[in-house]
Amino acid sequence: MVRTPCCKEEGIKKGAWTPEEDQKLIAYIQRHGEGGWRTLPEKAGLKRCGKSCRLRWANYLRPDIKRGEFTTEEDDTIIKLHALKGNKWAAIATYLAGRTDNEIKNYWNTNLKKRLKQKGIDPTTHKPINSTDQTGIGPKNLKRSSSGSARVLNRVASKYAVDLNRDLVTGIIIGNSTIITQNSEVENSTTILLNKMSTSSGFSDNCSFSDGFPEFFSNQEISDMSMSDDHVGLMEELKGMLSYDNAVPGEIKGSPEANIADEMEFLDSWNVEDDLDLEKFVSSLDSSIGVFV
DNA sequence: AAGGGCCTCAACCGCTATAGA
DNA sequence: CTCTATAGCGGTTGAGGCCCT
Repeated sequence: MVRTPCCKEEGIKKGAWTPEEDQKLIAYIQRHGEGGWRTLPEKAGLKRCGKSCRLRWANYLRPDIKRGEFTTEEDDTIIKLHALKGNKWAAIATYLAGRTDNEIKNYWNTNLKKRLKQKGIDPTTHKPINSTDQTGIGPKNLKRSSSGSARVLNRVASKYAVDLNRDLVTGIIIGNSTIITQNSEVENSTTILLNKMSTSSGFSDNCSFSDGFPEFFSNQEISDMSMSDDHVGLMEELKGMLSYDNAVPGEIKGSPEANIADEMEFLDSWNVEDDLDLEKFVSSLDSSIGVFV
């Protein structure tokens, strides 16, 4: 099957845009808004194909585009998100206000990839290049065999947030508070629980679960988290981000079996000063709230 | 100064997803 | 359900600038 080219017309200009063409495009979009890219060039007096106009606008002319150097925070965010999402540039771009997928992709390919390689980390797998470990768990000498906090997050996500937006948990992991805010509808009970948990420093890296609960994050992703994040740091991040005092009880969306009153009662009865035995903690969750996966 | 190699990044290409007729 | 148009995505290309010899 022969595909019709997007810009088959004769006389369609290609290559770098001139300032005059930019002005025409900006003026047209300011008057008529975005969209209708197929017919836009003719209406705006441009000898370009619609696709080229859309890209020029989306990647360069949009007023909310942030220009200039990437900050170290942005670098960290991109690296962490890449470990979680892979080459999903558009998805990654949604976490970096003002940055386009194209810009992030170029920055990754020209800077971050090299930087990771220099540190001895495979930019594709985010694992040490010399590692012979194929199990998805990092080498023992990194002291990060399997992050207890990542497992706990998984547990929480799978049990308490049936309708939890995956991006919310990703946001918690990468420390992006805007994502938390954007998901305020589903954050409350999960936030409270995570916050309560984050105030304890007793999570063990040796914890293990054997009851086969559905995992919100895959083993691979948990492994990636444990490779790229110090779980103690993650808990500190949670502590800083989530305020128990400000959290408001809410209903767990899409989970009719969940009883927020029971959950709150359990949380209130749980003393943060208690020594935390993770297995006991999880089984107490089961008995207090019931398994509703 | 010249020119060759390398790097960056805007732009393009090919493809898939989605909406609407 | 099928077809078509459009939007959006990710990989790739190539022009232009920079650096090194």
